Amino acid sequence: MPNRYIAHLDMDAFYASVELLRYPQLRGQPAVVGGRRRTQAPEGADFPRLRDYTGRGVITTATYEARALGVHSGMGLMKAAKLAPDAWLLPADFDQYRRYSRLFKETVRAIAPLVEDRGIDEIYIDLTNLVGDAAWLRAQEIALQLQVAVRDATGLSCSIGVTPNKLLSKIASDLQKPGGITVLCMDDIPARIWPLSARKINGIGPKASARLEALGIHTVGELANADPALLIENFGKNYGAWMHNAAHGRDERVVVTYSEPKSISRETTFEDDLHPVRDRDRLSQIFTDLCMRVADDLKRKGVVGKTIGLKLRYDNFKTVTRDRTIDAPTGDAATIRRAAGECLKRVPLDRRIRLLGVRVGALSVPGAETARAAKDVRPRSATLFDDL
DNA sequence: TCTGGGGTCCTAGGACCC
DNA sequence: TCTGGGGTCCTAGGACCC
Repeated sequence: MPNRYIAHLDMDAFYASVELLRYPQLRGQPAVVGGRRRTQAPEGADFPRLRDYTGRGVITTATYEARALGVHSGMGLMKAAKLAPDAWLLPADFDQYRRYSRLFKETVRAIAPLVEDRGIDEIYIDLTNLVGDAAWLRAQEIALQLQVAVRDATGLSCSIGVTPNKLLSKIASDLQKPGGITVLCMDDIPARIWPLSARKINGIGPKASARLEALGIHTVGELANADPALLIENFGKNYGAWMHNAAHGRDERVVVTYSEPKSISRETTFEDDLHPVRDRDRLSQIFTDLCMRVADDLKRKGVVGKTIGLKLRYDNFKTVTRDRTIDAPTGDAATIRRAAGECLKRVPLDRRIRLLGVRVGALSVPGAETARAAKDVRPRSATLFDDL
């Protein structure tokens, strides 16, 4: 593969930063976005603080001031309240985050069109054509140009990594947060990447890193020097070999500028666990509601789906799923509800329930489906196996 | 006071087909 | 009594990511 210049752009504390545009008076103070409902501010105060919150929910984003107190995204709110009781608690406004997400992505595309979406607050960008033969100094200039353009368009800051591939750029963008630009080439790997925890590799999560620790492997460098046979023995052929390559900074994945959705789902965690018998009516209402919301989402995206899935989480956090593939793809709430209802009958209901979810997968575009089905008739009659 | 919500991808077994 | 080799689809669970 020829030399490439791939950028990873990551918005800094995205949700919290969008909120600070609205409430600039909170700038410089610990604040978090999260919670399941609007929390009442105490008498005389403009905003609730973390200590005012009771109930379920996690931190979605914390400002850097809150992070300094040990609060991270994903942390339960009640636990965060112990660490930072005075931090401001702001409710999430996803519509607003989506607006800013579109804005920063449009801004980047106007400068560098080869953009891969990686969720609401990050993207990969292939800069190879823009850099040409001008090499790393030019890559650095383009990254700065992108950063300035995003700030001018949105008022928000971002961090950028530029390296020969997505894997390294993802790591690099995190090295000088917030507001940093980190440019690395393959020769920089031993000095800049190998000292990092293996957990920094995108794709090595809590389970895999714990198992690596048990093997005495803590850093990326130790992973790079590990015997590939040992990794394959412990993690399987594919994952083990991938890990070893990743530790050496090898990654040939291309920047993908377009992809179709594979599934659409809605789920909800109850404020209090519900009893399958005593709370039957409420559960049924919530269940129907989820199906209607999924149907709305399908309609809005112009797709239908054939595999209907149910997700249920018990009070002990154990999660089960069931799915059912129906004869014809659907976008209809009642049809989804019926299929999901059949799934529900196959699940044990002997404990309180914490979460209920509905998913529709095997998606297709209604018109394209029949057109393809018609085309499929011909080749089948001409296969090699017809006379078996 | 444990642990949100929306996704993707992988694995593995069984059914079924040619 | 023994006996293939694909391929695809379906289902359940789990790891991981943002």
